[in-house]
Amino acid sequence: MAGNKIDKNSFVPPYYQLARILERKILSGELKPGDSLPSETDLGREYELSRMTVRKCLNVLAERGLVYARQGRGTFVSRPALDRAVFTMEEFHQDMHRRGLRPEARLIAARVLRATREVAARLALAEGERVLHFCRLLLADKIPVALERKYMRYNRGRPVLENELQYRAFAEVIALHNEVLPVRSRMMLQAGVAAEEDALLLQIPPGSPVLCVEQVLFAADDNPVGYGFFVYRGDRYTLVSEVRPLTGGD
Amino acid sequence: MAGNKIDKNSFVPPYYQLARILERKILSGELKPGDSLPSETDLGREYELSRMTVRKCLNVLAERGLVYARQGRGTFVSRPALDRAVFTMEEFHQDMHRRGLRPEARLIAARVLRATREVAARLALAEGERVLHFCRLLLADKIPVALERKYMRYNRGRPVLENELQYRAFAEVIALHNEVLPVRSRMMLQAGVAAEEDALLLQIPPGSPVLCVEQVLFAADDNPVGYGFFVYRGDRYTLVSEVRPLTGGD
DNA sequence: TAGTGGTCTAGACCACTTC
DNA sequence: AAGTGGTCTAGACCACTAG
Repeated sequence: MAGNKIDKNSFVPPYYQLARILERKILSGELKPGDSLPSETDLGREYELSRMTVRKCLNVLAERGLVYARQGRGTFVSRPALDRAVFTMEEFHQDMHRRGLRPEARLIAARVLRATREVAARLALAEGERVLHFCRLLLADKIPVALERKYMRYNRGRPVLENELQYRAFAEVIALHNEVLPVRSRMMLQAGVAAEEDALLLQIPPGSPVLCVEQVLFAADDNPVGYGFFVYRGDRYTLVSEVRPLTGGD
Repeated sequence: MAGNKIDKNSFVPPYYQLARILERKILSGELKPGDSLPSETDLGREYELSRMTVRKCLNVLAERGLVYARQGRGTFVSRPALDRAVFTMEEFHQDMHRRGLRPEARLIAARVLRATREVAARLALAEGERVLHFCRLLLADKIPVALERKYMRYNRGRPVLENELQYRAFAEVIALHNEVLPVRSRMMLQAGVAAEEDALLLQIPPGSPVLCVEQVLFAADDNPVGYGFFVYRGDRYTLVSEVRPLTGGD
């Protein structure tokens, strides 16, 4: 009672054809949340595919959250988690490009200053130690969208070159200035309101809503080597989460 | 020059052991961004594994963004995308549980009203058509954290039962009331400030920062069947994105 | 004990890239 | 033409679950 067959002459690989067949059965309600799928062996028999091909197909569906597998028990249709969302925040330039806008960065400030308690805590330094700070304004089609403030250890042996700070990613700046390669990052997103100074740069009224993304970069030895945050204009920046069905015809 | 060997007697499967070996080489800088890895065949020879096992290992690394594969060319070490972040927003109850808080939901209102222009647009209805609306306050350890406002088509044939609205997920409510199973959702996150009414319920001053998450649910036929949003207190809700190295000893 | 998914092998052919 | 990753096969053994 397959109803659907695998076309081995199609350009769409069999594992993907089967994934679309099973996806359709799930989305149409023929297979309901909690139902078990036929075993991998049975699916292989039914669609005349090897077990490894069936597994590749089930992997695709599992990655998309449509099914889950339990060793020794079977593979089951997931309850659709529609109140779950995955928001991906890309690097600013790529992000704006994808949205069809022309990105731009302006260096607002770069200076050595003494670590406040907060900065010191994040960088595992003592309060008052010297840190290198820079601030960049990020624009899209000439309109300010976000502000970046970054802090890192200050390496006295190396001068601060403004044009190094202009366009490079924070991780690159750290690698250049402190000869430590950040390999891991931790980011925290929260809602905030624009401080007076930030509002001025972002050309919004003070108190306007902003998305605040804090960032800590770690080196391979797990020491924090960079701290900073992004402040995104609430009216110009939105994160979208969407799961689309498997694409592509044959 | 392997330096590391696969222990076939370990409980850690070979593909995972190899993934950790390669991850270490990447994080330590032995393999730098842009470098190509040995071919799958060569890795199989070097570590005495079949090609499929090597591929499974490379899949793990690729999923984590450490490497990427290009057909006909090879597999390469990624430039670490440290300004990229993935924020996962779970369903409220699970989320609070994971954070060690006791979640609770209170039904604030449930009524039939006429669709505003915005609601009508999102639900593909005409302005002024009847829609079913409900509002829930979400708490963690008795403290208000978020507010939920939802809108769906009004099915006259079916009464509105308050206890159906109390605890069920929005998708379930839609399935019950309109006999349509939502299968896909689109969510948008942005920063906002609390409106007066919302601020009162959330026990924060009007104008406080909030995270606003808009949600549209679609049925299998791609028609919108539910619209609504969450308003999260900015001081009580933070999203975290973190990539950790491969875990587990042998 | 039987059935399930998890892992692994040793081949094979294909599409794509590079020379 | 040679080398790469992408897919597929037909087996195998294991760990786990259930009756």
